[in-house]
Amino acid sequence: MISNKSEIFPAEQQQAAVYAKALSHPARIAILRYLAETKVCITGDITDAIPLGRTTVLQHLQVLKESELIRGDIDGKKVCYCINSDQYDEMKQLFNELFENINPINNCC
Amino acid sequence: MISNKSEIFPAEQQQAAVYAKALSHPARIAILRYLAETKVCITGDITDAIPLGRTTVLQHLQVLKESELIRGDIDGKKVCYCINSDQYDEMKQLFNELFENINPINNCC
DNA sequence: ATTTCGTGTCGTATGTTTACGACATATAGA
DNA sequence: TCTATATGTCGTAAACATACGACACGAAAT
Repeated sequence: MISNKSEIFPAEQQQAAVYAKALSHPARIAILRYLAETKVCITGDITDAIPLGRTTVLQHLQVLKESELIRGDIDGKKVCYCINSDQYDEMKQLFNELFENINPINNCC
Repeated sequence: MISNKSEIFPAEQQQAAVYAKALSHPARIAILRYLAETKVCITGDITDAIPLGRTTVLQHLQVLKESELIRGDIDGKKVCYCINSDQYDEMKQLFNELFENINPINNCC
């Protein structure tokens, strides 16, 4: 299967899925909110704000980094995580487009 | 860990994560788009519209059903899948709130 | 120079997701 | 009734996610 039909999925859907995946864990949403709230770009003691172990938080940060929704700039001993607003805006726009394109009519059967 | 800190995550974040997870695979986005486009509530030969095996598509439909974004009503031999617009609107609103709450300032370090 | 603190990496256990084939059931039509 | 079609369930393999402890590294402070 998987390749004898219409190939794979449109890039726009793939990208939307990537962003959705980034948001698909409460910890990651919490991290984004935390980064948005703490105006000062705060180090990895995000851990203290999130009810999870340090390694796990780091892992979630990694996932967010992969989706490019956040950046982590080294600053001496500490690391400065923050939301990548360009990418973040792109995500918002993508979702808005998606939501516009998917307009259900409640005529189910 | 996981319970000696601030307990778990707020319900609103949990629910956002549930919806995000539902959207976190291109096939599921494709299914939603397909259901929105084919105004008539069409049976499970959604399979023909999606480049995946029947069982896999069914599985994705199950996931979407669990998030309550879609419904599947039996109609004789066929089954009528369609978007649950109430839930869908709720999701849109939740995401909008989330996006409003997360307002990044580009002052990274 | 040594210690400490903040980071990150590795390994690992457990669970979930994704993908699919094979089997089961049930409705509608020949 | 028998058959075809549409659906759903089961089992399973491979990959990925989640959670965390233990270790390593490097900058800063002592």
